[in-house]
Amino acid sequence: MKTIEIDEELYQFIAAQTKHIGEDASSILRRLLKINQPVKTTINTTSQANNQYTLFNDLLTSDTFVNEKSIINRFILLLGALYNYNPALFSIAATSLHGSKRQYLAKDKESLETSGKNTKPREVIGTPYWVISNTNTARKVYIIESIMSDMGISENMINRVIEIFSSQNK
Amino acid sequence: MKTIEIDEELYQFIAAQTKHIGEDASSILRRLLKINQPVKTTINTTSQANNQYTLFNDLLTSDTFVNEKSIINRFILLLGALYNYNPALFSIAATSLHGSKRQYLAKDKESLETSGKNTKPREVIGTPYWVISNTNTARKVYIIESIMSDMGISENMINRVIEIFSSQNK
DNA sequence: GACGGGATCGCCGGGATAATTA
DNA sequence: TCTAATTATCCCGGCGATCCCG
Repeated sequence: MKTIEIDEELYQFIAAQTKHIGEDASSILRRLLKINQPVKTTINTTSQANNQYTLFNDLLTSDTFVNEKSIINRFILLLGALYNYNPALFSIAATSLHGSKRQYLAKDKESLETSGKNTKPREVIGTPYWVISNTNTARKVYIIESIMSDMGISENMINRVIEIFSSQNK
Repeated sequence: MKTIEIDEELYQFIAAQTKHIGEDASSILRRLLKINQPVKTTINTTSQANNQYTLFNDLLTSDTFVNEKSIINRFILLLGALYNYNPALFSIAATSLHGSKRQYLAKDKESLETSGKNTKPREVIGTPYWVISNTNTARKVYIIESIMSDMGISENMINRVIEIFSSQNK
């Protein structure tokens, strides 16, 4: 369990959403944030695709992402979103991704540092992962592309993301 | 401030939505829960533009502003006007604005102080915000410019403001 | 932490490109 | 040897905050 601090008004707001006596904060928040709704096998592929679309569309059009002009920050933001979209799939994609010597993603800074000479690992915020950052833009795009593809994300979404990065050359 | 306990995964999810270094949990949650979201106005673009013009024109030609010869005071005056013009838009623009280490605007002095070594925060009067003041004029102009641009203020008005600051070199 | 403002200069991060390896 | 793939050096510009000046 983690502890977070919130202001009084927000606390009251959350408390007011209690569905049953003794419901804990995590449960209320999960319901309000609509996360971790058990995705049952009954869900058809269309709704899953819609969900995927909405999730990434939200990020790509968010103030955070749009206002962020640096390539690395967008890169890290996107990796964070990919992880949170599906940690298990992300994990599989991440571990199998590497260059000829360097490991691109790992759960600890050190293993990235020792896999190359000057990898400059960066923390992927909101995630247990670290990424290499000493690469050119082309490779950053390649990393995103590989992960998305390995996670089974639609071609359309992948192309859209690539487009955004490519069009960012100042 | 109230303290609540949430599980690890949920914590990571919330942390992943951080817009900028040092953003507090309340701010993230308020955004996610869409509390205090501005109500969309039906004002058409023409009248909005007129209104915008009048508001800023009034400030820029006011005695307070014109007679104020120090750059910081004008800087703060302008930020105050921007906030009061549209607090919701200002807030979005402010939270996504930062340098490589320092946060430029925040609702509390402390988070500005801890984001750099000697930021010299100043209160933006008539506003819940604080700004960094330990910057050169160019950066102050950049801050104003970014905020105005992110708030969707017209190019003309932005240029006019920049002009005023630039012509103030002694 | 107490003088305040902000120009100047030096550091550091970003990432293109040269170097190296496959 | 030539080319493609990958690494990581190193330059440039952005940013921070020291320090000088009023």
